[in-house]
Amino acid sequence: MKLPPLHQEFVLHFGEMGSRWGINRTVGQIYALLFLSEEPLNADQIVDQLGFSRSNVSMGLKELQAWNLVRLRHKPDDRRDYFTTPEDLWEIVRTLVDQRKKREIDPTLSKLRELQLGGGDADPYAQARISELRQMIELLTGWYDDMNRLETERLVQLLSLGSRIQKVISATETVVPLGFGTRKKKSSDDGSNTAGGSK
Amino acid sequence: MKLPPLHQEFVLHFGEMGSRWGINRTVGQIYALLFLSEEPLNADQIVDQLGFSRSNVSMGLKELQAWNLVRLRHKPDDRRDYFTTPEDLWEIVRTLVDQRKKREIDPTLSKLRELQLGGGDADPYAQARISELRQMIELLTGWYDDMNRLETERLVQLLSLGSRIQKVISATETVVPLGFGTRKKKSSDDGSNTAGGSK
DNA sequence: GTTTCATTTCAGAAATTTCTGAAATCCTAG
DNA sequence: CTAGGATTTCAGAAATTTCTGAAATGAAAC
Repeated sequence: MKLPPLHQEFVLHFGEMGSRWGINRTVGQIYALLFLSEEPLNADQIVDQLGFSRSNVSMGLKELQAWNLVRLRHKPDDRRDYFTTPEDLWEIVRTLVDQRKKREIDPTLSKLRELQLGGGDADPYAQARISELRQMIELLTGWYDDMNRLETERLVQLLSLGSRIQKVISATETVVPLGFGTRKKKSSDDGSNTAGGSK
Repeated sequence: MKLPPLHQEFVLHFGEMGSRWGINRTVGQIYALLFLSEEPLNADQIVDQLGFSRSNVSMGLKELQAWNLVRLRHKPDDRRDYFTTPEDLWEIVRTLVDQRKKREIDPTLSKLRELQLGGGDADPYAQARISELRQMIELLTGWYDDMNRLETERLVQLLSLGSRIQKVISATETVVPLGFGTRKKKSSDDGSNTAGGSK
């Protein structure tokens, strides 16, 4: 691996972290390299810089495409594929979270719903526990879907506010007693066990 | 594995998902079993129900304790260790997110800061990219730390509001033109590259 | 102290995942 | 169609992770 020290450290770190992020070392390093590169890179350039086998790089790029984390580019008079990461970091983060949700959360949510439907009446405790878990995940993913629809600028605004948002809400509640802000409705649900047990 | 069908499916699912969640099958299954069990279980009971070796269960429980995901209990006249998961689901979610942040985010944030300090002046693009990434992570983790300080009830309130929070903010801004709600300050920062590029 | 259970450690076996080189496939240009 | 180059596939090798049984450690009861 022949890279400037900064790049080298960054790439190696992403390789190590890869395993914790559900991708492997190769994929992490390829992504890191692309992330730092202003110009799109082709597979052979990646091979040169990271020293993996050609086929391994090919696999890695394929996986990054499956994650939708890289963009394909082409140069005039050159039919090789060139790859980049999106310039906009928010686009990257959104993709990352979407993909992880799809892989790590959605299957479980489906399974929980399925279990609840097919469930007999045995073991009320386990059933309640599963129901509560499902409701919690629904609350969280519902909130996420909602946030995900916001424009980036609005999103940054909210994130910067942090918990100070509380003040805005309570201020609003006293000044303008609207219907939202207090825990209520959420249309219909089985209500078998409330996810928001205040403890 | 001798379990009621509901339990069995749930446990197997958590085992499969385990690998996507950065834990292994054994650990996932043990956790799932404890999650569904009203009564605390000891290691031998887990061995009986899941059919792993005694030592594997011991390792798994140790890992769950390292993640702080199980609680240790004792029964009178019985010196074996019994394990449960917290009754309060929010406590579980908070622990889970905390731990994943600690393992998956914090090391990278440290590394990015370190790279920025030690960085020479070569490759301005890569430097800017790293700085931008660091700022983005700081924004997100800062927001998270903030939210994490809220009581559960407040948290649920905010989550239920979802993006309708926008309305509250804009309403507040027009009615009571406060200082927050508009993007500003965040005390001091290097400002080398703004994380909130609107686009 | 000794006995008796419960738990942990650890080296190697088993299983899984990652990586490679060679061959196959797939363009596009001519 | 054929040639030339780029990319992908795939079977096996290499590396890593998980799992086990046996031995070691620990800790309460006597």
